[in-house]
Amino acid sequence: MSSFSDKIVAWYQENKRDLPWRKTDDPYKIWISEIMLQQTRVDTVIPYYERFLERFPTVYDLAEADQQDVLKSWEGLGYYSRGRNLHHASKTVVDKFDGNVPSVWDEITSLKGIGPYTASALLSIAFQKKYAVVDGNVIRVLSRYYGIQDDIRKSTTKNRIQELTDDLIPEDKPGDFNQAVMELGATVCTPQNPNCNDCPLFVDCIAAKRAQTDEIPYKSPAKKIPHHQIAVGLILNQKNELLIALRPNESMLGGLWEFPGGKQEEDETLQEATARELSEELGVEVEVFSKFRDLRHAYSHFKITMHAFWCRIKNGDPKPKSSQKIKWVSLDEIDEFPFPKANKTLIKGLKNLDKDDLSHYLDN
DNA sequence: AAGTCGGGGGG
DNA sequence: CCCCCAGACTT
Repeated sequence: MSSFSDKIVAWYQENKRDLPWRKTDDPYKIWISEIMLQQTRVDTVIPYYERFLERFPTVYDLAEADQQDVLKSWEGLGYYSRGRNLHHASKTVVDKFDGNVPSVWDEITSLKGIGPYTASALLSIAFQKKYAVVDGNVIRVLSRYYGIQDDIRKSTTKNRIQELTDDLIPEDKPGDFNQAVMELGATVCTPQNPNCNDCPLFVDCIAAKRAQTDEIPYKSPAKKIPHHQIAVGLILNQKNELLIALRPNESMLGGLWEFPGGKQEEDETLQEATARELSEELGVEVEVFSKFRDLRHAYSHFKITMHAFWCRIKNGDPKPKSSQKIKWVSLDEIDEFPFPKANKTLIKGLKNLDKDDLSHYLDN
């Protein structure tokens, strides 16, 4: 008679990992953890979580911070709209909710960046309310347990799983139940080679019984993603400073800095693409005189090869487009600014050049 | 319902 | 190389 919920909660209380956000009752801290954990593994999040809370210990500290400081703390974690939205939502909490994370559905889901998953997680874990979460772990555990072979890429399948967990979640300790299902999915009911021998649900699991854990959950094949060639310009001034540009907030990687450049179009060389992009973005005519480095990078929905060229301004004074900002920075101060990964890789390479190398390019 | 939005770790 | 990850938002 022992239910799904009794078994998995008992298992959780014996086997749960010792994670930083499990040491606190502060809704603000739990909130930070849930935003960081979106599409991101626990081990990746932990150091970011610790540093973020050291820098922004309360919602007031976050609300008063500059966006650049928030994004610098988010640098490398990815999905930067999470950081921008979190910062925005912290101001809403201070201005509209007197500094308290709201504890009712309509209010908490009105905050930027809090969707159905995060709302359920916060309401159950921080406020002991009965809202069942559905994330990738829950979908995997329940689809295997019930032998559901529907395509988990479809929203109807997620809705079906939501109805099932809505039905399973107990009145008592709903937060532990939610964390238990996710913990099982993360540590036992893993995507590949699940450890069914250690699973408290083994005897009732349909996928395990039928040896179908390789087929369930089923996910339809992913589409091919494009591969773009990106040309960027490295421009030095007389003071050995590099020109960097701020990406607009609404764009991909918004609020982060980059070396100016863009996508290579058909029927143009990479050098031509570099000159065209710098002309369009900065209004300058440049000479593209040597390649610094190529690097490959994968984003969520496309891949790039980034080609970085040393450039020299032949004509004009760099001026950003209206929505943008530019800045000249030395390699010593460049780390004060948030950059996406591909640019960080370039910066690391530039720092490995000694000053003679750098001035060689300057004098050229 | 489909597309956009990062980066890292593991097989 | 591929896949997946404590998803949200826009259209």
